Amino acid sequence: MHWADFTAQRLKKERGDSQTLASGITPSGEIHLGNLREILTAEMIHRACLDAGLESRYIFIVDSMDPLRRVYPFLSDEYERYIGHPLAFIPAPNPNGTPTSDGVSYADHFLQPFLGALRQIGVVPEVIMNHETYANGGFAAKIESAIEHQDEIREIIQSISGRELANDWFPYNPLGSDGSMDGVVVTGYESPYVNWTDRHGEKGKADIRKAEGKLPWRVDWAARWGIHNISCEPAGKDHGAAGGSFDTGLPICRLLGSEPPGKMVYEWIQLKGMGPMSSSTGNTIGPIEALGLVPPEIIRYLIARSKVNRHIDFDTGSALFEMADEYERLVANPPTGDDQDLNKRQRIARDTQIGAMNLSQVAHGGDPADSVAGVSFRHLSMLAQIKSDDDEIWSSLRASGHISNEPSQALVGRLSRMRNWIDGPHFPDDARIAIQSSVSKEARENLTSEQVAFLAELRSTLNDCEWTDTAIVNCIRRTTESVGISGRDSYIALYWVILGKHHGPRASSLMGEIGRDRFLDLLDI
RNA sequence: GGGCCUGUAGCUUAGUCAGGGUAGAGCGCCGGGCUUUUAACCCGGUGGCCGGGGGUUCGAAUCCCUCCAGGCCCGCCA
Repeated sequence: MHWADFTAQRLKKERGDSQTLASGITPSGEIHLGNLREILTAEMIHRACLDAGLESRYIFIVDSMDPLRRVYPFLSDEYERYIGHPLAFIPAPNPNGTPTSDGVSYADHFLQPFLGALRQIGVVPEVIMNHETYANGGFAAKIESAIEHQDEIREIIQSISGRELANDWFPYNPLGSDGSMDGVVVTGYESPYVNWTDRHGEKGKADIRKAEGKLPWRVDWAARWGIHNISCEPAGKDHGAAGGSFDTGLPICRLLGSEPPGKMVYEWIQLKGMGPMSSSTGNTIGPIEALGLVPPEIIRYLIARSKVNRHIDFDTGSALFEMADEYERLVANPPTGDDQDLNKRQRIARDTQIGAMNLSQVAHGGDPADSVAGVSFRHLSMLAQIKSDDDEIWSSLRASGHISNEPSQALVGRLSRMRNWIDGPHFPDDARIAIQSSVSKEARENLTSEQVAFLAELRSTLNDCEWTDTAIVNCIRRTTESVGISGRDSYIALYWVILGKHHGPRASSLMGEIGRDRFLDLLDI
């Protein structure tokens, strides 16, 4: 059984027929692919719940009330004055890092493109801006309760996380006169107002029914579980560590009168060989960038095929090819078999693979067959590199029997992304077709005297050859026969000269793209 | 120091929670086929003391103990 279905069953036992799946994000900078794991994990469980006949909603909570922590590398110094201000209330940065003045908030600036990418991936959540929940009083009861139980909460956090809280710690951080939470000291509580003094010496009061302050993270998280009646919210392994926010969240949530979700911890996505993604080190790839390379169902498949507690190495190189082609094969030839013919392992494998395949569809319940292009990524990458004209690629695919008529929508999209991939920095070197500029030493050493003779002969016959695919093929054949070597050997010689390898894609197509003059220069050995 | 996760063929892994059929698969590799090599396509083959060691059991990749190795998390940063 697929993990999403397994979790759905568990939730049904624990929570009954009505489920709320949630994931969250802090829009403090560019949102990267790692964040997608949380989202897709939750969304796939949501789909599995629906498939199991449960009522289910999927909400996406944006931590728009969270303060700007520091001036990130992509921000100008002007953001110094916004530190401590909620992300929903400060201006978005321009490309050069300076604040804009067109009214778009910092939170929206980073959120909107991400939501666009999510739509492409087929994720359409109920978006909840946390600052709005504060603004419309959604948090008020929990805030009041947290303030009443502040001693217990302090005790929970200190004992479970092992952290010492400051003497003036208070389970609510009001905004000061300048709009920042930093340096604001709570001086008292008269429901529904929290009195404060800020770092400028100004005094004021914050209405807990409005967005005039927020709960600290560990309390905020626990409170929202109850507010939205969340039954499952996958948490990154950072939250899952002993004494982490999940552990403190459980008792705090109960203290505030609600039943917390069960613990579910997911591992992180890493860029192959480069450790965890992090925007501060620049070690990151965004979902939008990833969608420029491979279609959305492949991104979904990346998550769907991996167990939640295993880390994923996202490799934009050859491993991505393999995964994409694995998806193609899976859809083209899904596992079958009746229960009585299979042993337990085989049944589980079958159900897991089918589950992963179905969950990879952009549309819930979509037919996997609609997403296949019928051509492997590797093959397409080769064609895209040796043929600049799309129509020639379709002809080639018809000739090779990959397609019968016009290319499908999926295939057209596949090719356009493939060209994008090839032109970008993520395309794997071992898949790149590199035409030699001169015959390498290695190539020379690998050629027999017969092959050299063949190449010399070919050089003169090609002079008069019409420069089309068929003519080139015929010319190669005639020369092969006249020199008297095997066809195999003649082609191997050609590949050594053209690519510096002993094999390669259809030689005549390569030669056609290279052009006569350049090719003849190459043969000048 | 505290804790989490992982270790199965050259690589990626399924199976571990619910112990039982010679440990499945894909990639790679090797060989063959396609009246000449498309990195295509088709067929076949190679390959694993399931990290090591103990234990429980009629039976262990699976449960328990222990050791080793790798990755990661633990600042009012989510």
